[in-house]
Amino acid sequence: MATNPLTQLPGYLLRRASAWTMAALAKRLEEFELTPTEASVLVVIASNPGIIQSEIGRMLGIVSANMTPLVGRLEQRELVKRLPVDKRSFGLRTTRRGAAIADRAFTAMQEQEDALIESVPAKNRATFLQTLQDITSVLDE
Amino acid sequence: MATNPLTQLPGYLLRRASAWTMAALAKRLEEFELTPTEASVLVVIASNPGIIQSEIGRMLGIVSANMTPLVGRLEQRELVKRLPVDKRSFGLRTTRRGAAIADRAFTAMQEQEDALIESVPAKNRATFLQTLQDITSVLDE
DNA sequence: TATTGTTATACTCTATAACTATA
DNA sequence: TATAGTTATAGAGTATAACAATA
Repeated sequence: MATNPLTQLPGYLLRRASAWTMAALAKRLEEFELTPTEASVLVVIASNPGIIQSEIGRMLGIVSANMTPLVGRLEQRELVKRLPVDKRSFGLRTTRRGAAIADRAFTAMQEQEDALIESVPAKNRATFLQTLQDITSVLDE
Repeated sequence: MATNPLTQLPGYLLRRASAWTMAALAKRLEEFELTPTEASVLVVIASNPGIIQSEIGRMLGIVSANMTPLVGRLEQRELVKRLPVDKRSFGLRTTRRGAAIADRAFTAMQEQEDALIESVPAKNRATFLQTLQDITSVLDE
């Protein structure tokens, strides 16, 4: 019987768990014609009206070169509008439609989280979330 | 101050933690000219001599269409050889060089794991690993 | 000088469809 | 019929380099 020596490595398990979650989330978001990355940007804009592109990038770990076309698509679909804050940057806000979709997308994300956490014993869930927060909070050093 | 509403979602945190780990691992593996995926396949072959391509794919969650060029590269670099087991499949084995590199790559992976787990309080580490195993073990239903 | 945003480009990983050949 | 492997192709995410304009 073949064995997988990688199943003892948390980094590998992280990758598999993440890949599965993202694939499942992508399916849930098809309804809104949003990829997981697009949805995350939209949700951040919705809860931070006036935020500029570069700050979203820092928050979500997206380099600025990739923010441009991403925000461009959201703007073109009239989910987001850009209001100049000075001569080199724009504050981003959701449109009415964008806000409604951000809300529904966030709900879809939460439902996906529930599906993920289902296989974790209830007593370990809080610790698991805390551990993930511990790990991710030191990533941008 | 801008806030990130996604930091309460384990799936999002999983994605960030995974992305960071994979980027760091990719850097560590540059020395061997292996991507994380290539390294994982090589390590699985090293510890399962004679395993066939489709079984590796099932084990690691790689569809067969992507296994072909991946194994092809390993074979071309003479890290792996293919021995026919019947007329439609090959058993894969590492060469002497492949085995040595698999060993060093696996060590690099373990070192990366140590770096990842460093920010997790010692008392939570075993539970974290167990939780990840709980999650990943039910993915292929 | 540092920051914001942009264009161009490339690589890795992943996925599906369509196919041949074999079990 | 199901399985093993292949080819072709596409999309999503990420990364770097080079640049213009502004703070």
